[in-house]
Amino acid sequence: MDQNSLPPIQTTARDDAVLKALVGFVRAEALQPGERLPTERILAERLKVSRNTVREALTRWEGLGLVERRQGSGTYLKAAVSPDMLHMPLTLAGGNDFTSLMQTLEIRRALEAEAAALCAERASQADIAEIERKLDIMEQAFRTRDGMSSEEDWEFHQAIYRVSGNPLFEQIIAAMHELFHRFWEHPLGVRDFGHASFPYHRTIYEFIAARDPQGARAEALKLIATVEDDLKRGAAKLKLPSQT
Amino acid sequence: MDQNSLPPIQTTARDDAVLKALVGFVRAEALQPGERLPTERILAERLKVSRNTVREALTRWEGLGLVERRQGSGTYLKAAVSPDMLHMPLTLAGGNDFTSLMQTLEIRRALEAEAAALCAERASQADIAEIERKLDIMEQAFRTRDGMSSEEDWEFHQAIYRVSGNPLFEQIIAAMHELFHRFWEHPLGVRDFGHASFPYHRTIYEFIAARDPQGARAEALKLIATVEDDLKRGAAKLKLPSQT
DNA sequence: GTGGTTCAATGGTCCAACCAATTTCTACAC
DNA sequence: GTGTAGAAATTGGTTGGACCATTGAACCAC
Repeated sequence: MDQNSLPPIQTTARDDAVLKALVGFVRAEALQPGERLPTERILAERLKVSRNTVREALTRWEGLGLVERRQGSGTYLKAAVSPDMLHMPLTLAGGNDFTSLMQTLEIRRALEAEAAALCAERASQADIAEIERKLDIMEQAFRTRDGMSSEEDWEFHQAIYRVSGNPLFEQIIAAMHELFHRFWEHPLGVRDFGHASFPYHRTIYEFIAARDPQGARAEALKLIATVEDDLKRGAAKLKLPSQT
Repeated sequence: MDQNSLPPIQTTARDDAVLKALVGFVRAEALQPGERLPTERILAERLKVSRNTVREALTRWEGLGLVERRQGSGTYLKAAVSPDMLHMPLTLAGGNDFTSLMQTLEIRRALEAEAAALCAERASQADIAEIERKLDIMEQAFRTRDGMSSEEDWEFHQAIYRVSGNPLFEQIIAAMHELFHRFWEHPLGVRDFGHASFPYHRTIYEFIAARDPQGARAEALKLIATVEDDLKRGAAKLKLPSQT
């Protein structure tokens, strides 16, 4: 017998019901990321549940990054929602040492290369134009400030992930990116970090524009290699412990 | 100016503080997964916060899968915790359709190839022997039951991830794996699923044993390609909707 | 304009009670 | 003694109401 044919009954699931109703509301109102949800008090009143229950539900969504709460202001949608979303919370036993940073780079190397290749395969003309726009902005910032800018650099990469057509790339790499920068900026603070990676942004773009997946993949690998080199040199200079 | 030099100050962070204290408690008491945490009322009293605040904190942990709450029984630890955990909530819009499964496979393709290559680089003789042992078990199961066995197959792959020296591979791929199988077994239930991937397990092993990263990478890609083919055929056969 | 002040709205926290599921204890039948 | 049904205690789930802290807009003095 298929045990799925007899699922356990749900006698109470108040906050789940709240979230379900909220999904319906967001879709009915066609709320976009950035827009504000109804206040907790209004939700509680409309759904006939206590405000605490509403808060527990919103806490769950906040934990999933679907929503952002700002005291005194309101609760804002952060991402698109759909009835059959699938949540996959992943907790990594972190560590702020050299080894951990290298490990995030190994993951990023694999994903970055694949995303660049898929992007080259699937990019439309409009996509290519958008990526070029982000590239120009990044290069402009580089020349103005004579150095890599995390912000514009990240925007460029995100554009590639989006064009790859697979949102998981952006989500996973964003987590790696956050972990990486949390420990890079402050403890190391190497001034010319990322400088060597600069030229590869344009070459990646060119292979994408040429619809050459293998070329784009190769350039992405070169880019990550320069970051790995920077990290190794920075670690050596600062005698970063190699183990926590 | 480096905008990171003026981070926003944190005036209140009650539930974060609760979770931090809880991490400390778990480590101090050396709690193992499966053991019970103090009751919400006791936590509220000891930490001098209201039970609501404790509940918000626990709700967050529950959403991350770190903890399980059972009404009338208690709150139980589900996974190891550490002070510097990184949380990566992945949200896949679209749930159980063909597109989502293909997206998990794209991620897995990138990571599987990289892990196999790193494994071939770094494997010691003992590691190789361990992988071969897992391979033998898997092949034995295959012959006995005349078909792929998820269990033994997964063990083989996990051995490779571990030898790669980067625990992130196992954690991320495990999340993909779980998602994939949750929807594979039941709605599709193709009997000979994975059959085509069988021979590549041994070839991957052989390249690893030969310390040939590029060869191992290539074989891993072939293996994933067979799974993608299976998925496409299964989806076509069952007319699985390609979009929600 | 510029910089304060006030004030309403909103999320954050607290309390005290009660509900619902679970576990434990207890009394009773045998 | 043993087993079982029922009562009691424990624990997470929910409620309603209150107050605090932050935000943002409107307003005011200069």
